[in-house]
Amino acid sequence: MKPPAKANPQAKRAAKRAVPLDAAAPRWRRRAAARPAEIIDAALTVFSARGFEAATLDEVAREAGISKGTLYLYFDSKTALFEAMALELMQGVVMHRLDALLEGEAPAAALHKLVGFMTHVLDDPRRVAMPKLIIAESARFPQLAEIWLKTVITPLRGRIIALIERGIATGAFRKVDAFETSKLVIAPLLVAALWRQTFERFDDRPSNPALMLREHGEILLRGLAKTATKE
Amino acid sequence: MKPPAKANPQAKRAAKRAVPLDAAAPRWRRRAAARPAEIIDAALTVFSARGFEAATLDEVAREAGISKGTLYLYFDSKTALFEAMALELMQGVVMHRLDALLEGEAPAAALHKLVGFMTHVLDDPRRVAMPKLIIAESARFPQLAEIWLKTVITPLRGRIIALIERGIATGAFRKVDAFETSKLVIAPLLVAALWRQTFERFDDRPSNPALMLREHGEILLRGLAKTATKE
Amino acid sequence: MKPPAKANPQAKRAAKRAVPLDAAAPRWRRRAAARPAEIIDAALTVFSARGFEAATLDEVAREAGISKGTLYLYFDSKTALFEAMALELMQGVVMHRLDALLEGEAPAAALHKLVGFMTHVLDDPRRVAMPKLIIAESARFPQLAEIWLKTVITPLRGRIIALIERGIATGAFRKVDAFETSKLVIAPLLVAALWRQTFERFDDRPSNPALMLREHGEILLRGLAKTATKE
Amino acid sequence: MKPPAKANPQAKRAAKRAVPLDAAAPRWRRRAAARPAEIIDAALTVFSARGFEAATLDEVAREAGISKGTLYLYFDSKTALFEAMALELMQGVVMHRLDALLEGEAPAAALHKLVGFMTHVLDDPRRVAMPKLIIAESARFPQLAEIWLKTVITPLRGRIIALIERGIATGAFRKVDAFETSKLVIAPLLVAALWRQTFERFDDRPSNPALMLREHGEILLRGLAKTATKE
DNA sequence: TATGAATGAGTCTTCATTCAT
DNA sequence: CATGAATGAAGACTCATTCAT
Repeated sequence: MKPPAKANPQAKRAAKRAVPLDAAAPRWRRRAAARPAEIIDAALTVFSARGFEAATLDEVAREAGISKGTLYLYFDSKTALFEAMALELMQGVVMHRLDALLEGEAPAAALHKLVGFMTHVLDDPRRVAMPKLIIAESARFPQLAEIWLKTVITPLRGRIIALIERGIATGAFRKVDAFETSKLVIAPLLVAALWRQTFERFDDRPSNPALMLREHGEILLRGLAKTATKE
Repeated sequence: MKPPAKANPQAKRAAKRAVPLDAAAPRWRRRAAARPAEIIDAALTVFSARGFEAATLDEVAREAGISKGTLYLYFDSKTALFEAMALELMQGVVMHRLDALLEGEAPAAALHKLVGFMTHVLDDPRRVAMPKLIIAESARFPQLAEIWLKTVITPLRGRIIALIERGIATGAFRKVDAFETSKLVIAPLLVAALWRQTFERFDDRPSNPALMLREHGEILLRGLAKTATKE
Repeated sequence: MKPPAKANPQAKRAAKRAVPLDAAAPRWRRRAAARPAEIIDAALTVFSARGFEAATLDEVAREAGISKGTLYLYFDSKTALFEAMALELMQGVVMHRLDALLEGEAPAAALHKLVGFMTHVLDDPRRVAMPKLIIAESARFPQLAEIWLKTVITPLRGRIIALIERGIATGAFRKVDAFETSKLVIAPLLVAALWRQTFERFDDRPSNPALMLREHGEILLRGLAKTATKE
Repeated sequence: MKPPAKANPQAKRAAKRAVPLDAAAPRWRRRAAARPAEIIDAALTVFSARGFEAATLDEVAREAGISKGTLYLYFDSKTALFEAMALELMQGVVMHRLDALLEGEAPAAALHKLVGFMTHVLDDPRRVAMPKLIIAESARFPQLAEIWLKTVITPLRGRIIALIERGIATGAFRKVDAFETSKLVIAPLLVAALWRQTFERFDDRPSNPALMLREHGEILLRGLAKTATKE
């Protein structure tokens, strides 16, 4: 995937005005200028609603409150804008907090906390939008699926696998295929995110993802528990 | 959603099966009878691979081995073709077989059989393609999501809810929210279908949906069992 | 203008069946087979209603109750059909009857009869359709305008000019430019034909072409009369 | 019929007229202000020559010296362009001048002046083009016929009817049907306009519309006069 | 002779991208 | 930096014409 293109052309300008003091300015505050972020917001809105092909840059520009030509000052092409937007969205997903959360917990308790953590994820509309976007555009942007897999799914799954294997090792969990089971842990989260974007409005009963995830945690814990081994 | 204009369905099929006596009779009249199905096959291939917008009718025609104009003899528009294709795909999903399968089974056994049934669904490439198509095109074709919900998801979910409630009533299952839990039963099936189409090829470990579903069934049964599932 | 193309392919057939007796059959009954005439009727209907470009052969075929392919058994192309139809329509316009009508009449009486004759022309829907068709398609079929001018307008105008000049010579009419005046004689007929096809339906008062032409004749006669010469 | 989307009318016109001082100022901003009018001019040329259906936007664009896409910046569709063009052409027809001309004249003199006025109309090539366009496209654009009838024909006819009735009332004219006669007054004008566009070039004698209309006026006046028009 | 399925050239229309101002 | 007019390549759709049956 190409880098976000010339996404910060204002950088040079800033440098011109910059007094030495700025040298120490926080590095992480890249693209401080509001424009690119505004455009990316608009892009998320439009691309999510229409899909990549059906979205028009006219609409993105209108949504961002700028002219179509201005888009090209910040992004090389429609494709570059989409990629920048998608990458931007994936940035936020950090494992650190999760690691801190699970640190030192017993497997069962950790699993429980993990499922609780998922509920929060569903509250962030930008993060909820990702799965649908990635799935819908996987034909044209396979890199997105790949990057998301590598940066989001695999690390998360890694933690879950480790957790399950630790549980098996400590005798808390019965013997299961940790790899496949890890996907079962995540599946309801994915489905909840997709459901909300696609089917929710047509369903006669409103869904209650928090309750669903609570049931999920409960079933998981009981389903994995060693004691339950029959036969 | 208008049905496709299937021109003279299969008027000449009989001639095709006819005994040698017919040898002197006119051979078969073009491919007219088979055409709509061939086109829908091609459409599924192309729409699945590219999405509705990015797919071109040129490509569909090439895939079907016909000219662009011929498409319009059978379908009124690109949209009509897509809809016809999607509806065609949903036709096959029948609940009868499932009902027969679950008939008279105890809740736990029925749940087990149901999960086993899911494994078969994943073997039908046309059925596997549906979720992704519906999710990807839900912005442009919300009817698809609605129809799929009403004709596939809701009936299936209904069976599961009934099954869970029966289990609770008979004391086999502990008290859970049957509605939310029913979604948990289905979630891994959906995720497996989407996974195969989107992420599978990038994953370093091949997935094993059959094994996953087996674990799913096991966890579900144990997770729902009333006591700590001893017997 | 190309000849009506192979507009009578059935002719040969007929010849085959024909007994010598037929040799004496009326010559003028060309294209006795019904098909071409039916097609031309349909063509007139559709071309008149839609114009040459907007008319589709599908519609002509449907109107004629035959298949599109059959059209090509009788006419080489859409263009050929249109031309054949237009020529066919012009055939009917014969001056003989008019000449017989005016024979031996005094100029004033002849002019009066001529205007009365125009009223009849307006009763033939096929003849009324011609001016509009010719005018509308004059860009694509300038030959039509030319042929119509030569076979219909010029002869008619010639009679009128002769009539006027005779009137002037005999002292019945005052001295006018016979050529330009001849057009004034015809103008109301043309306008009446066009009016009926184009504006009639939007007008709040129904038009009364017969009355109009009667007034026309009266004004003409009085307007041309010698006695009226003032100064 | 939506009006054309005339983009920023003539914002920069002022700059164009500016004195040399402006020489260093930005030259003029494209042709934006003039564009719609240029396009309509080109459209008139092409639509008149070919008719609506046969005209291609490629040709209109070429005629206007712009690209095909640019057309769509100013007009929503081929249809919209045609309608805008036709409406534009009808704008110019004002009755005011005619009313001023006829004001206070005796019926006979007014009629004479009116016929003289018609001669001027024939000098405006854009106005001459209208009848043919309207007649040729009346099938696809019946509104044009309706609008033309209401905004051009009916008002004009109204004046003529009033004039004739006044003449009858004052004893200058004999008793005629004013409604039908009014059409006789206009007919030669219409025919002259149509003639020039359709038949003129094939006629062996050039037509002389001015002379024709003069004869028309003379015949009309004499034909309507009460007595045998002696004075 | 008659059919109608098939074709593909031709048109309208959209929209990402460029560039003069 | 910002604009928005202009472009032209690409795609959906139509329809005259052909041809196997």
